[in-house]
Amino acid sequence: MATPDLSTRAMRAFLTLAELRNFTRAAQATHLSQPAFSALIRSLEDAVGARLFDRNTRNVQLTPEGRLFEPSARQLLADTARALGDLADHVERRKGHVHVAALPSLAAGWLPALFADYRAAWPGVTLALSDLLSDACIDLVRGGRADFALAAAGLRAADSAGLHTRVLGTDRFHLVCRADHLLASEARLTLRKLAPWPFIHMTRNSSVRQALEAALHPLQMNTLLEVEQLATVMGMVEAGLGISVVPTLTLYQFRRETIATRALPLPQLRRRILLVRRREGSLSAAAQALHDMVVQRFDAPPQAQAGRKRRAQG
Amino acid sequence: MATPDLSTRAMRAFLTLAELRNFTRAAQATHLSQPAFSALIRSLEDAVGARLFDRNTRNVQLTPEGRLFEPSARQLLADTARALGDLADHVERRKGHVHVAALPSLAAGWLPALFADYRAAWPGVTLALSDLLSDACIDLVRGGRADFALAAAGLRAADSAGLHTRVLGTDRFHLVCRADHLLASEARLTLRKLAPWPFIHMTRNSSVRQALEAALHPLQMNTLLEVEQLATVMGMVEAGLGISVVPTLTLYQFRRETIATRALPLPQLRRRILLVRRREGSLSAAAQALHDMVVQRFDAPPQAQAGRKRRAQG
DNA sequence: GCGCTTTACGCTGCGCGTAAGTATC
DNA sequence: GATACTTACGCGCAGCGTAAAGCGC
Repeated sequence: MATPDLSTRAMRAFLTLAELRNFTRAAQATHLSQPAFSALIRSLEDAVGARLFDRNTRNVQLTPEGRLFEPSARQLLADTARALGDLADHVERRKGHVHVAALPSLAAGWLPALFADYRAAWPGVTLALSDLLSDACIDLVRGGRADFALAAAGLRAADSAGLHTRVLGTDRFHLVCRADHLLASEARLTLRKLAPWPFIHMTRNSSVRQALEAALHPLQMNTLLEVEQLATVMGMVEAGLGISVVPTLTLYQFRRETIATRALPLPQLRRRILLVRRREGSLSAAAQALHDMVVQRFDAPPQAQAGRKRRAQG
Repeated sequence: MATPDLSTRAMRAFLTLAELRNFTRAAQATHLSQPAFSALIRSLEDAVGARLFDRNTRNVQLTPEGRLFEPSARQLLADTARALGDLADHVERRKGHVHVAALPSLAAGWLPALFADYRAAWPGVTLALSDLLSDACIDLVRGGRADFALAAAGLRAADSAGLHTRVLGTDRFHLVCRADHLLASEARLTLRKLAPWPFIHMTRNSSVRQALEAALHPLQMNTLLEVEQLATVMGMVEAGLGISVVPTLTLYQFRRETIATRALPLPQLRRRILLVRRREGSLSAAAQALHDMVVQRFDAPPQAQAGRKRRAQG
């Protein structure tokens, strides 16, 4: 036959006998009766097509062919053990790699604590984070280059074919302006009241902007600037150039004496935080663990969000 | 468990399914019923401790752990096939190595044709030949550095502990002298008639000398020289310095117009050609084949010996 | 005769195939 | 409802252990 079956069991028996040179003791070491062990060796010899041991009642030793096979068997067993050990390391999350794609707002504000906890739990797992806009995040997942994504969608469900989308939660929006701005002490905030003021927008393809546009329509803001980064928004607002509206999860960037943040009690103004992964194909053990931590932390005490909200309102 | 059992069969099944991504077709390719194949995959998954395939009725694909295991499995199977193929090559004598130790007389005269035939039959097997005196040959065998030896012993059996000795045949002796020597035409040759003539001896530790001394005792030859090599004996004899007595198997060195060789019809003057190998431990397939050729050729038509005898007597 | 391997021989259970079940599209 | 994997189930045989037999020292 071209490729006979070979089991690690048989090779272990072979090596044991090669070492002990005694069927009885090798059988004991293998937890087999001596005849059973003998049969196992014979079946191996049949499989490989060569007598591997010279044996008479007084002496057992390798044949030249056996000596030839011994290092191969040793190597094969070592390689097998290495492969299985490596697999076990991944299953047990002692090794592994997780690639998350996430909106910049989540990547900078919400994820770091999660990553820190995950890292503490599974220090052997390497982490990668692509902090990109929603579409790019989802493309990474679709292409299999990220395990899952934390993205956003205004009100429309963004599940494309082959992707599985789960709503993690809803992010509300806050006004951000200078602390000495009139709006900082306005009694009841409405979008209409914001409209006249110079407004710092995020770029059109950002999830923040998309959600905002959807809620405003057809109302238009008094656009002063369009910028790419929330940090830039913060700088502009602090300098008194204008006001802006940002999601709750990004407020950590605006927590300064000079800036006021106020919740906008507008049900239609919100963005959904989505957890996106491929529909088919399970996550690796390491990715699944991080995935589960994400879900759990969004459901369970969202003390970070609550804390920030409370402080922003105070 | 530390080291679960793993069979090449299971890994082949794994790779087949990884490629075909379809249980039914993979089962066919493996010559198994689909449920049996399914069970085989499951048992592999249990053994390695990880789910290797994501499967639903519409789609089968590797899990991340399966993708991790795939190259390992491929490598393990390739290594196994290589090891088994190498072993088969040795068993079938497509590869191998044989180390023979042989007396110089045999190494130069009798073995070359045998080696040529062996080489033609098994061109992949490398040959080594140690052309040494009897004791050194036997030491090589005892030390496991030669597979077997073609040695000699006068009349005493030279089987040491752990060695197996077999008499291949008996080598008779011939007088060698110049063609114009008186002895070349002497009617009936006896040792006593040789004694007066200047005699070229081999060294004392040579088998030729040992056999000769044993047969002569207590008669002494008129020693002119002691030399190491038969070729030197030939030169001395041809130059007319003296006569000598050499085994039949070495006569090929003396086949010249200027030299006469005459069989000595003395039953007590002979040397036994021994085939020596270790008592325990079989020979490699390649060595066994050469061993068998040696035995067969010594038993079967010894046309070389006969031819030389006849010519020497003519 | 002793020690060790092989042979003999029931027996258990693994692993096979057939057939029914179930889930997914 | 068609397709493809899983479960159910009976069965044969590989492989086990016990016991007896060979065999080399």
